[in-house]
Amino acid sequence: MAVVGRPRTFDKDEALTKAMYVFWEKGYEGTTMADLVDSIGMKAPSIYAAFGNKDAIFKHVVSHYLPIVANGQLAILNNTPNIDEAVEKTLNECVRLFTSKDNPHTCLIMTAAINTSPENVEHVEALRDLRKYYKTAWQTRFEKAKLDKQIEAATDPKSLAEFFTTIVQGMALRAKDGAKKSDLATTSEIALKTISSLMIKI
Amino acid sequence: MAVVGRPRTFDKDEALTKAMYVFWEKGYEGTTMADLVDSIGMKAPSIYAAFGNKDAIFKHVVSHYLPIVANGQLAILNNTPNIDEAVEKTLNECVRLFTSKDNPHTCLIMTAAINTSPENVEHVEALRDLRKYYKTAWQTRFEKAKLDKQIEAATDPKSLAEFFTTIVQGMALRAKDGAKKSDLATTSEIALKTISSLMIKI
DNA sequence: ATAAATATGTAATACAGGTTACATTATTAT
DNA sequence: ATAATAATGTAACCTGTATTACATATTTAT
Repeated sequence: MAVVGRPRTFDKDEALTKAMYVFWEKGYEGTTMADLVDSIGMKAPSIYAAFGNKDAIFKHVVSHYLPIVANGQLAILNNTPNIDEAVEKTLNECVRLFTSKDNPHTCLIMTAAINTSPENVEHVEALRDLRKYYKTAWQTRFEKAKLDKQIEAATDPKSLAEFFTTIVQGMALRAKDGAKKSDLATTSEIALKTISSLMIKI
Repeated sequence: MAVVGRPRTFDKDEALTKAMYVFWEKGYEGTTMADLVDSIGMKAPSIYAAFGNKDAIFKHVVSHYLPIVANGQLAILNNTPNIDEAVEKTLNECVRLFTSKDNPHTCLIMTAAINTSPENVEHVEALRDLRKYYKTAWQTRFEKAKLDKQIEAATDPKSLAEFFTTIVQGMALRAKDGAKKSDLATTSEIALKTISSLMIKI
């Protein structure tokens, strides 16, 4: 694109990935520019030139994180025909992600901006909106399952969505506390019994 | 106690309560000394003289918060004979606390120190220890229920404790996001079906 | 070859936030 | 009354952290 001027010596996408892991682990305010400089391996002015200030970097990082959820959990949730299997596999994917050796043990959306000073409330709100969107995705899936007559007519898709997002948010916190994969898996199994009891038996 | 010297013009316990509400709402790092000065109504040197630095104030605040959980949720959990009723009432108490007009809508232990800069990791760890203690309280209660033959012999108290603390942690986050009391109550009800299905029928 | 454009690193700047020094005030003990 | 003790408020200090100024380096266009 930029055909004139000194070329960038780092890959923007790789830099964003590195920044993402830092914010993922430490949260927005827990991450300092010095942390980002260390992880990316470029000095602050270069990072600023490429992405903007810390706020802007975080927004880029969030966009960079979204496909992990969209192509992981939500893809599984939406592409698995049977609702019980869909929920089971989605929760399994959560557990896998939250305990993978390849990334920090939590969910960026759930924990990267819980409390901030007033000037950074913007990010708290942005993540809250994403959590709302995430919940809506679950709700939509349960609405489909109801249309497909896979769950009882009396069940409320919104309530089920809220229940399972509560589980996911709780697991994100527990993973951050160092919970073992097997323990989170057990919690998922117990949560799953709930939906199983609401399933229409074939 | 101090019989000599100029007497304090504010009540330590009241000041701690005011500080508690600030930390409860904004978290450790989201709270500034200026916030505490505003809420307590005393200048920083007086607050320092009474409690120590910000770290020490927070520790006092956490101690001040503990009875809310111990005399609320845990008292209900331990003093209600039937396990299903105990769990139901304990979750109800969580929902009540997390949506009470008299306090911030979340749990201080769950959300006040999720991510911090390295120098404040101490508080993250302290709250993590309290969460562990909280989980153990649930586990102990389920062990008792098992001895009382109120839940099936095959059930694992530790797994049940982890499931319900996941629910509580998830609800603490949702409350902070502004969830309605009725919605949290519905989530509690769904979670409760799980334990009901493990109950020994009389 | 020279100019224009963009990236890079060093070093400075600006500011917010925790903490403390110091003078003053209010109390008790003698 | 005076000294001793402790609390208070003002104002400063200090440090960490985000941001930027500026000189230098590297590329393309003419």
